[in-house]
Amino acid sequence: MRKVTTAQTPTRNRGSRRTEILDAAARLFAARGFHGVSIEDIGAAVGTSGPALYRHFSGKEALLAEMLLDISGRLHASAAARVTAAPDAENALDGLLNGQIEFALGHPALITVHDRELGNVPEPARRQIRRLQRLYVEEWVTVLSELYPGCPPSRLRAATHAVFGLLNSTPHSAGELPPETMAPLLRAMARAALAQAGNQLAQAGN
Amino acid sequence: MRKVTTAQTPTRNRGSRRTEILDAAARLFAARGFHGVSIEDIGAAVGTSGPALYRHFSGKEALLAEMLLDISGRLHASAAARVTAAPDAENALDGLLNGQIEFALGHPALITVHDRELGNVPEPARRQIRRLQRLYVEEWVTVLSELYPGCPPSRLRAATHAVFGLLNSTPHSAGELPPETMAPLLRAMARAALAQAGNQLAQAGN
DNA sequence: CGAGGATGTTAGTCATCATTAACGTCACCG
DNA sequence: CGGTGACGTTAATGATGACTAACATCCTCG
Repeated sequence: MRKVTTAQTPTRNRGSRRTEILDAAARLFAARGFHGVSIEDIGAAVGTSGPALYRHFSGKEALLAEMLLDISGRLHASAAARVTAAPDAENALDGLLNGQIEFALGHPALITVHDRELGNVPEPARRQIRRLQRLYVEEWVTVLSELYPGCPPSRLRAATHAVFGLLNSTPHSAGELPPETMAPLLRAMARAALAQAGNQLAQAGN
Repeated sequence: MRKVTTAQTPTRNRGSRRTEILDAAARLFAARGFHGVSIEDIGAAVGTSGPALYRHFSGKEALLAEMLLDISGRLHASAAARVTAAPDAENALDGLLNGQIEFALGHPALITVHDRELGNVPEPARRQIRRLQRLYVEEWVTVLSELYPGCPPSRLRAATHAVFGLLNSTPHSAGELPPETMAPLLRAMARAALAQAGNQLAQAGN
């Protein structure tokens, strides 16, 4: 059947095939979970069949590992860059929020896979991913600590995780609102939630 | 080996075994995903081995279906009860928040499974679960509409999903803070986020 | 006591799946 | 041309896993 493989994509060289596979796999993993997707499925999604993937990845787990490593790496790098570029903590937080929101709205499948499939990554890589995730969280906690001194870091860490949950909810509420509307809404909600968490004043009953 | 099966739990009758199995399965599904858990695994978790489960459930998918149906049913029922019992919208929202927070903190595994595994439920049951989920969301939207008239329902729906994400983040930030501290924090953050979403005043740039 | 029902157990059976083997094709480089 | 490397293909192979069968226990009720 199809033998125009190269004709369709002239000079499709470079790891373009790799990333194409990673993209397709991310969508499938997000939809059906790591164990719910077969190598055949992934192959089919990129037009080849099954074992062809072993030309690009050493195995299914390795593929997942590379995917998660890439995601957590990008998140952390972007965060670090935005924070150091910001003139003050206030702007740094804006940068962090914008970065996470762009990512969540732009790559819902990656976000989904990122916080569901860590458990399926084999040990060597898993540690590294965890490290990047931790660094990413600490980026937030540092900025928030500056913004809300007097608030214990453990509380800020919990608040950060909660805000991630809020921002990453996008994949679930798919299509409820157009992205141009969703982004500002999420930003406003996250800011309000963080401010509330940071100012533990008047933490009365109820 | 073990033959004291009944001696250990005298009159353990009634569906106690069923729920015991459902609990164990929920924990496993939450940790490794539906396809990452075998019938053998579930059996082992309740002290029996493998095929014994077919005495209680017609199959793996049926087990999942019953689990999700139970969860969404409980969430919706609790919400409906709290809302009709509340004297006004303000208190109704409190009830909804408390209900969701109690559930999220008390049954993290159930929450996790609930918003990950719907895709693995076979069709007859899936529709019903969706219906309950929709009703649950509408319970929130109705209350919020009363609290923030003038705010379009689609926006409130999106905000509701976002708040679910925030509240359900608990399983991820496991152990960061003790539940007695976490609950008020989540409540405060959710309230602030919702208020911000409801009052679309001053929705300036950035 | 004896039938019935509830609940388990251990050996299949049959699919599905990850991974490997063995074997093209084709572009490019010498 | 000849060969090398990138990429694919179609058959194994070997596990694992859901589900079924055939066969106990043992409690309970008559």
